[in-house]
This record gives sequence, structure tokens and C-alpha cells, in this order.
Amino acid sequence: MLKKLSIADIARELNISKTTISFIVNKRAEEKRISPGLVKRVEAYIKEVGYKPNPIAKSLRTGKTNIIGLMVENIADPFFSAVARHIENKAYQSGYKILYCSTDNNTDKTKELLEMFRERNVDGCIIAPPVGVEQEISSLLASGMPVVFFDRHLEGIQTDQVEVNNYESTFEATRLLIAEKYKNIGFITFASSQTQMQGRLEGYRAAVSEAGLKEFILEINFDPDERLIIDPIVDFIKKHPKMDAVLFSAIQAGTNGLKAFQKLGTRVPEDLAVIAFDDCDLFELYNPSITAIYQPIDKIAEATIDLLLKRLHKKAVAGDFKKVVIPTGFTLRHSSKPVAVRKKTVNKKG
Amino acid sequence: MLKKLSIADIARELNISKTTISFIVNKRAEEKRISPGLVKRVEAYIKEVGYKPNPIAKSLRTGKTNIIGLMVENIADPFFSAVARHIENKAYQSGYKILYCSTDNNTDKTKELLEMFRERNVDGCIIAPPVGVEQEISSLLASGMPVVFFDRHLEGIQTDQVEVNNYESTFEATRLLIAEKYKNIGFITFASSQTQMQGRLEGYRAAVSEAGLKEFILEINFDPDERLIIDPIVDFIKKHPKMDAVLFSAIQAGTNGLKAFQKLGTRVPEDLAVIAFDDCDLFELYNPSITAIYQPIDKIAEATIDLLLKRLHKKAVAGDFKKVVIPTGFTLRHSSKPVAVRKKTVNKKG
DNA sequence: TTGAAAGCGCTAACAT
DNA sequence: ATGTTAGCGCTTTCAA
Repeated sequence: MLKKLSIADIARELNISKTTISFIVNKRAEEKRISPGLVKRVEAYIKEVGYKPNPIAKSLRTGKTNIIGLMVENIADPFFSAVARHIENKAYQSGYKILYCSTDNNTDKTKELLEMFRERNVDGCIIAPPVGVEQEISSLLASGMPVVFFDRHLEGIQTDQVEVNNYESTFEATRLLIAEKYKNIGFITFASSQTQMQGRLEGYRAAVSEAGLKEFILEINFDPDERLIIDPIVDFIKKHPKMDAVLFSAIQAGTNGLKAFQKLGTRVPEDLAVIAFDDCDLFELYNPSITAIYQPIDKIAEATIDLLLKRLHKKAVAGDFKKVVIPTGFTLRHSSKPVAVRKKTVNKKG
Repeated sequence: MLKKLSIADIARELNISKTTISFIVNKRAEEKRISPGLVKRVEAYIKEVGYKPNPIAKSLRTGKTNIIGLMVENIADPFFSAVARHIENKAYQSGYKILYCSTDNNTDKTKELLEMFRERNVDGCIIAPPVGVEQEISSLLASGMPVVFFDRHLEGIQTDQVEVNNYESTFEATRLLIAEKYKNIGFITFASSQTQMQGRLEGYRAAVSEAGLKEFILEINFDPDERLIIDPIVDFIKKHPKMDAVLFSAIQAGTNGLKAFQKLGTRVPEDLAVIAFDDCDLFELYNPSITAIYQPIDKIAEATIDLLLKRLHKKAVAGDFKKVVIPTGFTLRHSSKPVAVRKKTVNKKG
């Protein structure tokens, strides 16, 4: 392994200046009116010896890194990792690499991470922001850093953003349960002031209120330890025996909700009809299958990275921010309507 | 937003040299015997104005980037994203950031990505390698880049690696099915010459052969389009009506296998007993619950990043590579043993 | 049409 | 105990 060649080595070898080579390498030969002969000779030599400009030196000089900072709540979350995958694809196609990090919705950690993005000179950021970092994001924005929010936004901050129609999704889902004659519809969610969670909560509340029904809301403090999610759900269900349907606000609520049902022997939809926000294989294969609101992850990711790339390529007007709203989809399955003929369940016999 | 301060600004302001400041900032004041008074004055000023050294300039000078390259098959895969999460935690604790990318098991793409890691001067790489990039990895290693393999390795390449005991896992799982008196045990896997998949296949074959039973093997060409996984499974099951048990070699085989069962109306374990490699909520909540071999992802990730950090901190002896084998766990559920008293299933009535 | 040279911000060998 | 200075490899202004 020989030492990597620098532009100076090439210049010396070819007996021409670094400047000329730099122009050729950066495809500015024509603009700089370098003779085609020279261009050919240099390009041939570069290919022959496999010269690649050092991106770090380039960054130091230009201030550009060709790196995008991606900040999600948790990269292990299937939603965020799927978004990351799509973003990665598009970013690499445009020559950008991705530095990722997880916030855990921790404000202090997020602030550090934002500071890191600034120090590292990432060219732009894609962020699913926790509340409480408004000031830091504003400062980042003020310093000229392009920032695109996705999944949620921060009140009072003007920047590009991509979201699904959270309010409408739960509003319609709740109305569907109401149309099926459910009278006591619960909403199981996480305690969060994030905009997307607020939107989902408000959609539910509006539909229930419109129908003159009573609210049953459980707000769980999110914890990676799933027992701390399952147990409150168990308690909530026990506490409200009249509840005949439930809407889960997020995937972790839905899957842990099913685990709670298992503990309690709750029958779906006989004891409790169910609709879940976010879809997954489990909901398709569960018996009975679970009706779900799904987020078109590919569309969300693509809109997000497109917005950022437009900024990076200066195709977007400074100060003119876009808000893209992606509609969710709905997968109607068996958990959300009463069974006409009630079947005997095997569970009770076992 | 003022321009960021450089070490030169501080030097001018404090009327001392850049060198001194550099030593102080890099905690080498004592070693360089800088007077405590000065150290204090400088540190106070630095804190006051919030000076942070520019990591890019530092990288250019030192050749170190404090960036780790993480290369997985697909960051959207729950296994890999969970590994990524754990690695991220540990890496950030040690001051390293992570650049990630997905190979899709595509050789050409992987080669480009490896080249990118080299160009970008990442300090070390964590790689789940596809076959076919032996030469490129060797060259990377030869140039002094620390590389840790995980999930699988590449034949003939000496480097640190972390894996689970694939062979033993499927060997024991198959023996378990044999002990339950299953006679025609199938193995549903993906066509792959990767070491981990080969290990799982061989474990199955050894156990079947030991018991003098017949092999039933389905090798599917992996495709992100799940229909192209489900359909072959459906065909395979139809083609082998005598098959009474099946072992899935990976999560995508298992989940799509259940979808195939759904299409066919296959009853578990009455028609087909099941054990799956990799565990997930679906297997826990499916009816009947699915027995699974699980990979301790936290342990895998920790062993991997530890190995790399040891290299980066020069705590590992050059040329002395470690191979860490993490034992899988086994979650015995209801899909892997005959039901003593056959229950009538509700499915058939509905 | 091409080249010389300054400088991005930092580190470290070499003074003093 | 602290300072001078030469780069790391690149881009770009200015000059020729």
C-alpha cells in the first residue's frame, strides 16, 4: 500500500500546476478554457494512477463536507430505520454520505448532537426533533444550515418539513369505529408533546366529541422496557370494562397492547375492537388480523431528502419553506368490526 | 451568528502562541509543563467564548477523523438496525461518530463503499461483508485500516470477527424436532454462500443425517419483494406433503413462511411444526406462538464495537485477531411440539 | 491558457 | 515553559 497521491504529486509528475489539475478534476476545464489536449493527458494520468482528491482537505478549504446529518429518535425503530434506508439511497446517489444519531427524545443529548453537526460541518440536517431544542435549531438555521424536519415539527420554527396527516388519520379511524356502533372508544398513546402525537390525540378527541361520546385516554410514559408499557395498558383495560374499542397511537403501543390482551385474555374484536397507528407483519398475521393506519415510509423519506437536496443544490428559495403532508393509508382487517355471528373461542377451552 | 473562532483568534486575543493553546486544549499541558496559571486562564477564556476546535482541520493534520464506517446488509433490517443502535451508543461514548451504509449484498456497491471509507479516512470499519470483496478488504487491511466483521466472515481473511454459533443452533433445533418424533423436517433458507447461512444449513443437515432422515431444503433467492419469497414457500410446502416440520433460517424466511401458511391454511403445529431462526414480537403473539432461536443482539454489537475500539486505542496486538462467538438463545413456545390432545381449530369453522 | 501563492485551522518538530 | 513555523491537500484569486 503506497501513500496516497496528492494533487501536488500529479502536478510534479506531469509538470503542470496544481491549479490546472484542480480545474480539470472539478470539471471546470472548459469554463477555464484549458486546452483539450492537456485535459485528456491529465485525465488519462489520473485514471492510470487512480488519483482521488482528499475529501478532508477539500472540506477544509471549501467548508463543504458532502455529509448529511440524520437525527432520529431511535435508529432501531423500524419506522426510522426504514426512513434511513430510503434516505441513504437517494443521498448516496447524489454523492452525499450520512452521519446518523439517535436522540432518544433526550433534550440534552440532542443539543450535543446538534452542536456536533455544526462542528463537523455537515452540509445539511434531517431531523425528527424532540421538543425543547427550539433555540439550538434556530441558531443552526440562522447560521445558514439547511434543516428538514420529518415525522413532526417544532412550533414556531420555520423550515422545510414533511409529515403525515396525523389528525385526519385518527379522526377518520375513530369515526370508523363509531360507525361500527362502538360507544366507548379508548385511545392508548404515549405522554408526549410532540406535534405528531398531539395531532393523533386531537384527531381522536375531535371524533369522539363530535359523536357526543366519552373519552378514554391512556398516556404512557415511553420506556424501552416493554413491561412498563404493557402493565399500564393492562391496568387501563381492567379499569374500564365498558370500553369496547381501542385506537393505538403508535407501533409500540399497538404491539404491547396485543401483549396486554394476551395477559388478560382479551378477545378481539369481541371484547375490544382495535385499530392501530402504524402497520407491521404482526398485525397482518395476528388472529384476528389488526386494522391499521399505515405511513407510506418511502414517500415520507423521499419528500424529506428531496427537500434537503433542493436546498443543498440551491434550487430552493431562501426563506421560502415547504411543508409536505403525506396522507396515510388504511388497511381494513378483522379487528375493527363486530363479528356478526359470535364464534366460540378456543382459548377458553385450552 | 458570528464566524467561528479559530485557535489563531484565541492566540491573538490572549497574546500567546497557538502551540500552547493546542497543548492545553488537547490535555497535554502537564506533559508539556505549561504553567497551571496559564492553563487556567486559557481554559477559562475558551469556555467563555465557546471555542471548539475544527475537527476537519484536525483530521487533515492528524489523519484521524474519529469516524467509524458501519457497513450492513440493509439498515432497515431489524437485526442490523438494532446492532447499529448499540454500536452507536458505545461509539459516541468514546467520541466516535458513525457513517453508515447498506450493501444490499451487492458486490460492486460494496467495493465502492469500501473505497469511500478509505477516501474519507474513517478510523475503522465494522462490516457485515457480502462474498466477493475479499481482495478489497485485504487491501484495506494491508493499508492499516482496522476492520471488524460481524454476523459472518470472509474465508481466508484474518481480522477480528464476531458471530453467533450458527451451526450449533440449527443442529440443536433440528435435534429438538427429531426428539419430538418429527420425521420429515424441512429447512427453508435463502440461497447464499455467506458463512452464517452456510453454517445454519450445515447444522440442519448434520442433525438430519445423524438421525438417518431425509433432507428437504428450499433455497430462495432473496428479494425485497415478499411475494417472491412467499410463493416459493407455498410451492415447496405443496410439493412435500409428507413434510411434518420446518426450520426457517432467518427472519425474512420465518415471517414470510407464516404468510405462506396463511395462504395455504396450514395449521401449526398440526400440519407443520415450526422453529424459526431469529425472534420477534410476531412469533411471540402468533397463534400458536412460534419457537425461536434468538440472537443476543446487544452482546453481538458490544463485542463488535469493543473489538474495534481496542484496535483504535492500540490496545490490541497487531496481527493477533480475535474471533468471538456469541451463543444464541432458544425460546421454546408452542409451534415445535405435537399437541397431545388435538384441539378443534376455529379457523375451519368460520 | 496556465501558474504562483495564499490560506482553510490545526499539530508538532524544533527552536528558545 | 512557551513560541516559530512548516506543512496536511485542496481551491481560488490574481497575475502573466
